[in-house]
Amino acid sequence: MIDAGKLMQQKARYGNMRNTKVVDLHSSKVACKECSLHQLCLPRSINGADLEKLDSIIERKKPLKRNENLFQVGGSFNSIYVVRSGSLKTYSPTVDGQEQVTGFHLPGELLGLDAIGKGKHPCAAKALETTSVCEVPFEHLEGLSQELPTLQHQLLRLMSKEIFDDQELMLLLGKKTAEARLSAFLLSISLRFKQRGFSSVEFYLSMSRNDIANYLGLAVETVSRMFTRFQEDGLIEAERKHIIIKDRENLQQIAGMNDCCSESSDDNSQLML
Amino acid sequence: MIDAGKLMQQKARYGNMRNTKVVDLHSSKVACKECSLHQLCLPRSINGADLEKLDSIIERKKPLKRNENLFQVGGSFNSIYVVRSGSLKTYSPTVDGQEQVTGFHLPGELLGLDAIGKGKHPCAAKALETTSVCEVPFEHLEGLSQELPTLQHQLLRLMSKEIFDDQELMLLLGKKTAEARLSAFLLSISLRFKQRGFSSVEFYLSMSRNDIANYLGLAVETVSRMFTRFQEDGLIEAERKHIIIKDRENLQQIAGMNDCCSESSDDNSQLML
DNA sequence: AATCATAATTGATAAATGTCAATATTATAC
DNA sequence: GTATAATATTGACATTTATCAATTATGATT
Repeated sequence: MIDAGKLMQQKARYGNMRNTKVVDLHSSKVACKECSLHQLCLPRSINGADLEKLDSIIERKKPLKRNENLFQVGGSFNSIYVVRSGSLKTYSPTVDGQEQVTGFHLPGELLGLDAIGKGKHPCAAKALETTSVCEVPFEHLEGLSQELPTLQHQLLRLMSKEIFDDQELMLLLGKKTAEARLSAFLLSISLRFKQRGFSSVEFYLSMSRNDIANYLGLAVETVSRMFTRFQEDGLIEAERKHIIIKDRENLQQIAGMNDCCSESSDDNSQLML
Repeated sequence: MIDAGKLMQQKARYGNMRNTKVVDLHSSKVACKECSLHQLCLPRSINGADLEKLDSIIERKKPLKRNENLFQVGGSFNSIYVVRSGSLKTYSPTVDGQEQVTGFHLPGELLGLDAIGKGKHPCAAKALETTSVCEVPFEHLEGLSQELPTLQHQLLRLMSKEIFDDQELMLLLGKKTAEARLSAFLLSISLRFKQRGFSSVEFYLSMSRNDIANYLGLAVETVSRMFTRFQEDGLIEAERKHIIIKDRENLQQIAGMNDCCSESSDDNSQLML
């Protein structure tokens, strides 16, 4: 409809509604304490000196282009990554040559935690758009955690949260209908945008319908039909990747969620570094 | 068929085949270093003195009876638990009053890692049979990890493994047919028994068909039919909970697994404490 | 701007699995 | 041991979602 697609996307991604926050995440030299993800990202209790230590071990890589891989399946595990801007998907190959999308990662979220156990990445990570990340060498992080109890605690918390989230997704995949899955997905994205200071009502999805379907364990056609139905029912407006949540309450009803994706959700400082 | 059901169960559980190992896990006073799970459980690199420290923070609780809860949903998180003998299921309530089984836990496996993040248990744990566990107060464990880098590392590895395993299950739930799910489930149990020194060919399932179905995101009837079909096809013999794997290769084929549940699987020291 | 490739939508049909109902088996309690 | 409840199996049928095929829309390249 509106033609200035790219502009709109940028605006949406960086907040074109209330809660707007001006950020410059693409600059790759920002120190932790100046990073706009700071407040989400750092345990409050880490003080100035410790913060600098943390800062010193982090490497900022040059931005990835769309479809570039951050790491490949089987690649040796050396670092954890934090998304600074943009977004990525993680996916693993399946026996029959397909791929299984295992997650989407927005600014402030971590990648690589599943690789610690075996020392190799069980999944690959690919940028869905221009994306920049912080690289945190794991050995250094472990060493620093040894010195800083708060950091160790935060690290354990984050991994625990990941386990918890995965279990929610298992529930979704195991027990929910197609419409409940898509509804829960949209609400989850909405909440995560909100937590980053962007609009939870209107946003752009960076992933394709295919990726969404794959992630939710559905056929693309089913996802497409559900998008159509949700619009007919006045739950959302969707024009391609541009989504507006019109009736959050009903979406929650359909998703059959306890409350985990409600706007007024809990503490959620799910990020670090 | 054979009437001495309980005896058989005991024999199977504690190993009635080659690989037999004599264990006495029900005794609740065994020190870590004398525990038969020791080799599976401890990082090799923890030495005698450290081992005693570890030992000193562990509490051994009196055994749970079948259907007793180890913890409840929403209960405050204080400890991680390690199964010493028996088995448990973890499950969470869903909105519609159902329950969702999120995992089964055999000797040497951990419970409670998903609660660290929020400080409350997101799921409940119930004994499937007479079961004893070690309780590891989390604060102490964190403190000790601060002193012992190896322990911290092991802890992170374990949590990472849990994340990895959950992702495998997500794949199962999202992309696999009913027969692939059941097949993968049986192979997983088989492998875990093997890792504990029990037979991977013949074993008793401690969970009901209902629990299995719930866990795999299927209807009980479907699971039952699959059991029947697997027997018709000569893949397994199943008399109620007594299972014999007859044709592992075909099961693996059906499960469509890369190799993660093959008998000759990797390092896997997935346990601790 | 035109062309090509990719992604998304829509419809028709088929397959897989869930639901309901009946029966059989096993476990539990008295 | 017998009665009762819980669990498991089997069959008939309904529903959901996948698959296949065709069409439309979008984005990228020249």
